[in-house]
Amino acid sequence: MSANSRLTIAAHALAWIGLYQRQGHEVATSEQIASSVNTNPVVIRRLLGDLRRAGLVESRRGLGAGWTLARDLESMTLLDVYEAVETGPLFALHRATPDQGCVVGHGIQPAMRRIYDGIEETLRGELARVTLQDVLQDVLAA
Amino acid sequence: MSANSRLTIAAHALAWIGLYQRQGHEVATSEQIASSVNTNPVVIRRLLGDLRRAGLVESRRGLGAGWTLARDLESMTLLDVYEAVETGPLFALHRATPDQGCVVGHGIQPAMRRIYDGIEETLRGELARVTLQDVLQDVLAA
DNA sequence: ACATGTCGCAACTATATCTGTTACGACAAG
DNA sequence: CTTGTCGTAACAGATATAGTTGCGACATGT
Repeated sequence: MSANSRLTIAAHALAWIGLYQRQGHEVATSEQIASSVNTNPVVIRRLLGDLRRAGLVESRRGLGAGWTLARDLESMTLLDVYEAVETGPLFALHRATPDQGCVVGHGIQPAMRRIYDGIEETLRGELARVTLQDVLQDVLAA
Repeated sequence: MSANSRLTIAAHALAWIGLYQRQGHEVATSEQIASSVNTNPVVIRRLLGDLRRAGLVESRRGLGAGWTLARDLESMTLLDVYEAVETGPLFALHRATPDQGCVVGHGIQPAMRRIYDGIEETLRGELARVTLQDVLQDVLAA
């Protein structure tokens, strides 16, 4: 399938900031995080911008600027991150509207939507069970 | 996020063939299915080709050719269809390898892989609970 | 034999999304 | 006023999906 790495990168960035702050540093720069992720700082800034809008991180500007966590890693779940960085449903319906004159074409979209909604709810439950603190612990255990 | 409609279209096609056969017809053509889905017959043939490789449908060639179900709709689940038409994991890891010299960069991939594997297992369980017969019933109820 | 209708498949184009890159203004601290 | 970093726009590149055309393969019926 198609898979994007936004959730992965966001979790990486949050874990990195969290660890960096525990080591006594005040702010983390997108440059530093990008170096660990192995990508361009702008990619990180865009992603952290989504997380800021969701209230997970804060940013400072000016000299000595950078990023800080807005909450403890314990209080953030992968669901919070997922909702901040992912848009739209997991499974898409038809790109073009099916033939409404056909029984199947007419009923298939509401039927699949119902099924998908249920599945996504389960997915959310799973994501909500994992905190970013769990992620960091798992990272450090290796 | 990115979402593809392959699972939706495949379910649509299977439900259509199933209903058509219950109405006494022997084979369904990609042309007929494409008309209900509102797409090109080649798109349907490609998708049904995946389902054939998975043993869910059969195709006949020559005059009076077309598609038939290889099993009852009751015995097919969305998981069967999902595995037939989707490739790769739901969530991707980093596109470029993270900095292995960084503690987080080194440990993040196995950690996320473990988490994602667990979540995908749950997803599979959900998909396995829905049969194509359930889908068709839901379609006809509307 | 041959005409017919459909699949099988290759090749190409189109579209959408995500990722990477460059550039530059905004901003706050010193 | 110099400095370092964010904020954001604009564009290029990569990948996946979807749509289209064309044609050979194939089996059926005549």
